Amino acid sequence: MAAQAPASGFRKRRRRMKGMVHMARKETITMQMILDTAFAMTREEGFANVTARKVAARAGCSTQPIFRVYKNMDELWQAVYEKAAAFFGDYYSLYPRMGRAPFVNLGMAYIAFAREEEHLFELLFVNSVPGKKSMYELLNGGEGNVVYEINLAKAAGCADPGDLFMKMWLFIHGAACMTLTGDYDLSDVQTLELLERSYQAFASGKQ
Amino acid sequence: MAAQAPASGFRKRRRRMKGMVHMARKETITMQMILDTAFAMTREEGFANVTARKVAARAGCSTQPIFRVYKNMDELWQAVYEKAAAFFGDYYSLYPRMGRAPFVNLGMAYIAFAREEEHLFELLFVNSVPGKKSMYELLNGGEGNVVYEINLAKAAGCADPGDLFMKMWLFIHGAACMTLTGDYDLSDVQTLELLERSYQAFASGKQ
DNA sequence: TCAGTAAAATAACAAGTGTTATAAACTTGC
DNA sequence: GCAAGTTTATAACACTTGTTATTTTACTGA
Repeated sequence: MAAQAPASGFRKRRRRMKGMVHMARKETITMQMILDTAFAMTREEGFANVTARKVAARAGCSTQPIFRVYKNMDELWQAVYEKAAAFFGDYYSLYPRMGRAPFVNLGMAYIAFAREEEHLFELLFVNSVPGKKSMYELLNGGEGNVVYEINLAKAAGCADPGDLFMKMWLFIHGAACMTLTGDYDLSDVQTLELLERSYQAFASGKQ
Repeated sequence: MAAQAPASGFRKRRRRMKGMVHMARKETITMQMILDTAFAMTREEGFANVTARKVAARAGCSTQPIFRVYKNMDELWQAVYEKAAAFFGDYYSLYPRMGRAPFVNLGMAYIAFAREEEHLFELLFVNSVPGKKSMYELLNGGEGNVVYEINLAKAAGCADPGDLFMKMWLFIHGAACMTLTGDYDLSDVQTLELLERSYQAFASGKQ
């Protein structure tokens, strides 16, 4: 029978092979389900609440399936972080473009993200988790968002677009962080005007 | 003898009174020692590491003295928070005045505090602890620091000093927060120049 | 039907948390 | 020295954490 050990002896012990006598039982709780659950919990309750038992309870299973698909919780947390980073990328690419000045659209999306997804924002841009990506890397998001905006500023005649980006971003990041602590609470319209005017102020100043 | 129960019966049971027969044993671990230890740990390792057993270990005692002088850990944490707020007030009042434009001195001290006392900054200005003071309250520090700076701007001919303060502070808070995540790393001299120029940009723009 | 296997549930372990009961050690006034 | 009271240390309780050993359940191919 096919289940017998083959004549050649290269097979490691218990190696799974095609055509074995008995096939695996269908998995009911997939890696995707675990990750989605943990990510949803991060969004709603924050990263610190993503514990093995709480994820299991919300997924409607025991903790065992988690450790079947992830080696340990660190691996799951890392996966949640990656998913959050990708989520921000999607959020930005879908955010309506309201501003005309460089960095303003990116900034509007960033501040709105902080308001609407405070726990994800905290995870990505405030806390210091191991394996953290830099802010620049997260903003660029594989599509060169920052590079695009900097080129926009260059095309608009800005002599030092990198310096301008830094100034704009200090401003924008400050607003986003204050949103979390309740110290900033302007509407999108007010924020848009603020950013546009700040750009003008920074761009027209001496370099 | 004075230890006898007084004729009047208002005394609650076990009420401590002056002139009792036996006086208390001298306390060896004081509330001040516990608080100082917990505060030092917050500075060095962060608020999350202030646990009963760790404080006790560092103070060289068991956990019992902590719960003699504080009802529970929440009370100690609250006291640490208050001490941190006072510490920032002292830090600001002792910080050398480098800038001339309004809000610049306050901002320089704020950014330096974020760099030098990252865990205290996190506790005071980033995290959302229960009983948190507002940023404005912390900055004012009982001495009207913000009010003073706003008057400075008003005296300098600024039409809307409140708006100017908001803009400057978004900028400053952004720099301080990015310091924690490693996304901002300019020297004091560079920061001073940045703040002075930003003030000029904001102040000369249209209101 | 029935092995055989994989997946899941249960239960446990070892650490760590706040908190408290108990007992020992210490100070103090007589 | 002694009795009384305070302070401290020890140990324990109840809970939560990550992780793993063990048992049970469910599926699959023959």
